[in-house]
Amino acid sequence: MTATTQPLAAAHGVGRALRPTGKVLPEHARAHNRSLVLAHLFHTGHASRADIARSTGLTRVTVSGLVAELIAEGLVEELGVRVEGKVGKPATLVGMRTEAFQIVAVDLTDDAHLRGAVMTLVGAVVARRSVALEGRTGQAATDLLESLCRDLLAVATRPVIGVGIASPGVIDVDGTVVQAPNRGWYDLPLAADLTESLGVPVHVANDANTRALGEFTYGSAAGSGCMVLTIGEGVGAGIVVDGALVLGRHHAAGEIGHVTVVDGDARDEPPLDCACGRSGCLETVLSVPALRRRTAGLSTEDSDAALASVGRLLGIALAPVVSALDLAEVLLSGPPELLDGALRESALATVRARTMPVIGHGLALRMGSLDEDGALAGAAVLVLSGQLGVS
Amino acid sequence: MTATTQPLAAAHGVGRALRPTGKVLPEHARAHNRSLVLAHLFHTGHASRADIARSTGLTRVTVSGLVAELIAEGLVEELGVRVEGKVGKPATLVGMRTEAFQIVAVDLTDDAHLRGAVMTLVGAVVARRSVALEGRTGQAATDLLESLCRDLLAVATRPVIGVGIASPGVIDVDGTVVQAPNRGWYDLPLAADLTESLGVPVHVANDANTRALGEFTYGSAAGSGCMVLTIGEGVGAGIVVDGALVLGRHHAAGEIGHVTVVDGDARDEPPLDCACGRSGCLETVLSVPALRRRTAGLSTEDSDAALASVGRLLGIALAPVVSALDLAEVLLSGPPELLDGALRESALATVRARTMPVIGHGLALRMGSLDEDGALAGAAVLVLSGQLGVS
DNA sequence: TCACGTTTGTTAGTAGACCTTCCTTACAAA
DNA sequence: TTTGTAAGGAAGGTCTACTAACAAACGTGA
Repeated sequence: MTATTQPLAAAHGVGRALRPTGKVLPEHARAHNRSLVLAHLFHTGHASRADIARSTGLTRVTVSGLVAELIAEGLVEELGVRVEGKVGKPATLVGMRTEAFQIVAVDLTDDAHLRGAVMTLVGAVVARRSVALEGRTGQAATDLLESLCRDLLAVATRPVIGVGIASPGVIDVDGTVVQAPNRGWYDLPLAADLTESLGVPVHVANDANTRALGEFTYGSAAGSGCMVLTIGEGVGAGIVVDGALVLGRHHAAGEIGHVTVVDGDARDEPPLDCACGRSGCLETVLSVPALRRRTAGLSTEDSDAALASVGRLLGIALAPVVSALDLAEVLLSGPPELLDGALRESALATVRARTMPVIGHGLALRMGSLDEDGALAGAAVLVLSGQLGVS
Repeated sequence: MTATTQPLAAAHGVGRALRPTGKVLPEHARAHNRSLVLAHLFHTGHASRADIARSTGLTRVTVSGLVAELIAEGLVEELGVRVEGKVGKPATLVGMRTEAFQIVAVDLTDDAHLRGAVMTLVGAVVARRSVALEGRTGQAATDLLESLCRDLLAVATRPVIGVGIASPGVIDVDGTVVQAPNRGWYDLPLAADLTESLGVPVHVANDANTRALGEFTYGSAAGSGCMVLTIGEGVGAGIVVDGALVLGRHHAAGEIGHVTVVDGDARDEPPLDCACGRSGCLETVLSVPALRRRTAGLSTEDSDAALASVGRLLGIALAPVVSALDLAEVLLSGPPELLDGALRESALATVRARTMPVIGHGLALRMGSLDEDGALAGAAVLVLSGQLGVS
């Protein structure tokens, strides 16, 4: 038993805030509760004011007030009386007017084309437009993107509540593109610039993160912890942990494509050079071009063996991440003929073999439930979340 | 250019909430702002009401009200007039009464002893107590813990605002021990039970997570993303991402000790059997006993080589995690004579070699700045955070 | 058939929280 | 002594959500 009086830090001025916090005003509380009501209607489809009151914990009076405000803005409408015969006064249902507004979403994942769509608030595609990039970068690429957005805004048949853009590269929370080498964008405040020029709120986020958002909101991703691995020209990931997207120190979280997975001293295969200047990166074996090269001309059996060996490498890289974050799911997004077979099974078996049973046993590793529109859907979620607080 | 009308989900009832949200009342806003004021005083040491108003964004009137409330509760006191001569009425400084209250912290990391301390609000140890566990588990261990807490509460010279406990095992957000095999605890509502029997608020969290909190608040950990790797009998980790502790699906995040790092086909060393029933786990090479066995009787040179080879294995396991989360720092907590040398340098070099330059280059991998009291300090932070909203 | 209980949604009044505006106090500089 | 600046507090207003009470609408059971 000893007693010391040495403090762990000076008597004053210790530490720093765990989470950047700001003041909260009553009006912020109201905005939060308003989003709560709207989100409930978004997720359940329709409900009575009393239903909403019960599930949010607010009183019927407060909910009535919020619903009235939402109806006045045109976001919500009364749907008539509930038909189910129960005792008491029948409820008048209200629902979100998901067809009354539209969202413009753009996916910049592809190096050759800008793909965009007009969507309803529930993610249904109303119209599509795409333009060839034809090698444009920098300002020329920005101009082309802006004109695509204008086209889409013109095609929309309802008021557009915002534009969502999924872009490759490192993008901060304000929608500034810190760097996107393939587009020649560096420190470009894309969201702010387009919001200014288009006159509509614009939200921009990384394409892998966006895809994770899309899977999460419209797909089947688990909220308690999941990772969406996007496999295309490159390999990227978006990670949702404890219900929130992981951003990282440089907003570069999920950049898992350039982790070394093939060592120089490996017996079975030599490391391949990577575009990043190093060699043996995950991208050199798992990207779609790499997988196609690897399986080209092989018999089904040999092809499966090749895919399984890539799956094993993926599993080795995933195991520490899955363990450290206690993830519930890993979703793969990309060509199913390459991914959804020997590769996926081998990766899952590898992760299970290399992690604690409690972690690996319940883990799901499967294909994402959205197709190539995943990034578009996620871009729409950016707008829903940013403009309406719904997600 | 095509147009489809197929929705990504049914017109109603899509998705689920991104983050579990609840209603926010004006009184919650006040509690938040109160914590904001207190946290400012905790971090800066002392300030005038006007200073606080400027840095929080609240008005002087509101801050005065909150400060008056805090003074009435005895948490804050006036410190006299600021001496620096500037124009205008001199400011009366206020500060948190960090010596007026105490915290009881207990560290259950050790398998043989329960270690506890009475601490001030800034983490200075006022008194220590420890008791030998002597093999007790289950209810006997709980009883011993409770009596240690009572001893510490009796030793405290000031009112105790709460008890913080750092325990090994899987622990949920309510302080229920889901499982802690070494203590024989399963589904034990430890925080609730002790709060009831001691009559003081009790907070319980995993010891690795707690240590991360301690490093974060009193130490030098980076808030934007860091991982504190605790190396003792076993290997565990606490991870702070985007300013919040990662919990994971089963509240088992950070359980990185049982990731396989030694393969069966490795040329240089065979995988060792692990207590978890598998083999080749990180813990079989990185735990303190394993490191001591490995370096016992070796010359300095050979010992460094052995430690470097373990560091390389650690680096291989860390690289995917660092990349996926874009971590700024990895801190090691454990015996410096084993960790802070060839092992650390080799691990850092390995991580840098196996990740993108933008990720690995700025990464710091160093020893935690707190010693063996790290878990105690973190337990104190649990109380500060839970009772006062300060962290 | 009809009183009764149940449920819904609204109106009225209350309490809390913050803001803006204005005032007093206190000091330094001219 | 005058002037300008800054701190702190008091008064009044706005916003938010709550409780209490009530009317409307419906099923149920005597």
